[in-house]
Amino acid sequence: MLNESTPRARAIFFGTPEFAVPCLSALAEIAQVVCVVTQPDRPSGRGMKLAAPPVKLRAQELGLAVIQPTKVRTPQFADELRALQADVAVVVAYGRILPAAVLSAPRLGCVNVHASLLPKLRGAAPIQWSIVHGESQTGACLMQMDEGMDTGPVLARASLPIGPEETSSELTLRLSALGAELLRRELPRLLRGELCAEPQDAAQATLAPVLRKDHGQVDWQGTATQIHDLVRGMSAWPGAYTWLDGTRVKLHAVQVKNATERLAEPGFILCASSDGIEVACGRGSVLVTEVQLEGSRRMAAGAFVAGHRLPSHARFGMSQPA
RNA sequence: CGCGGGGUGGAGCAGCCUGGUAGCUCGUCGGGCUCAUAACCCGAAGGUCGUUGGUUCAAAUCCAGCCCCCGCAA
Repeated sequence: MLNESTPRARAIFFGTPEFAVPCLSALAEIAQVVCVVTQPDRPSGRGMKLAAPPVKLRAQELGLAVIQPTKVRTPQFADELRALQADVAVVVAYGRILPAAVLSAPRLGCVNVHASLLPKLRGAAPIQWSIVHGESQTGACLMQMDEGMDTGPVLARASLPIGPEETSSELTLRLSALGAELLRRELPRLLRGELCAEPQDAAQATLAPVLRKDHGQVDWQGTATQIHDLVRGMSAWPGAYTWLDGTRVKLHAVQVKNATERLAEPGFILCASSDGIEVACGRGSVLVTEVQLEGSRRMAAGAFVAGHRLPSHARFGMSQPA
């Protein structure tokens, strides 16, 4: 498997979440990973216990050196990376913008695996936004990094259809695998100098900004399809939510029930049965099939209906009551 | 010690504050109805009230510990 005629390339890996783990595994097969850079352990979860990033755990399994700098814009950090005499660095969902001094530290610079078909959906959350925007296709790119946010020239790409009912959680898994596959196939070619970088057409660029909690709030004025896309796209974090009688309700799964007709004031509950809760949208209606109340576990909407009698005037709210 | 909610027939909930007969909706099973379709009516089966201990004549209910689930926050 190893090519004896060429020594193994020396590589640095930057990455943090679960999404990046398959790429780390792939890189470890291709090259000698001389250092893994990941975000510091942070308090997280209930109880605020310190948790290690998934990439760190995988790196430790592989017996790789791990560093977790708190700042990447320091001369010391760039010096440290240069001292590693790496051929290339692979960056996958690291979570920080890297300065020029870091990008130029490896001989061939830094390459990034990005989960969109660039120049579309530059930014931190391309997978989620691809679904929220109702796209039917997405993919992964291997890109030569520059100082901009996902603006570097593209070295290789692979595409993937998005299923009509697919959620971000599901698509993330598939793109994570696709990205690793792309890296495994194309990085050796890059190291041999066989890839040429194709500049992005900036005029075609769109943005996929980092998600905030309130991106998950359902706007019932939207069409049934838009709401369905939002619920799929915001899964599993931050989750789509709405308000009912002063409490927050997460919507884990909805179906488009009616795509076109204006049935009632947006947010009104048209029908609540063991099948779920049908809600009027700006255009059409959705059938909510899985919900979760504050402090409660997620449950089928039919179960929710059995235990919470909804008054006939019940409606989902557009915003938190005062 | 970040803040908070919860564990009650198969599912979802009420009851707990103010201790004393196990309640509601759904489901299941049997029967009726076909007028009301987010259909309806009658009947039945099914519960060590998470767990251990304490208080009490009496604990789902009050007190303490433990286990488990979840929301917020990050």
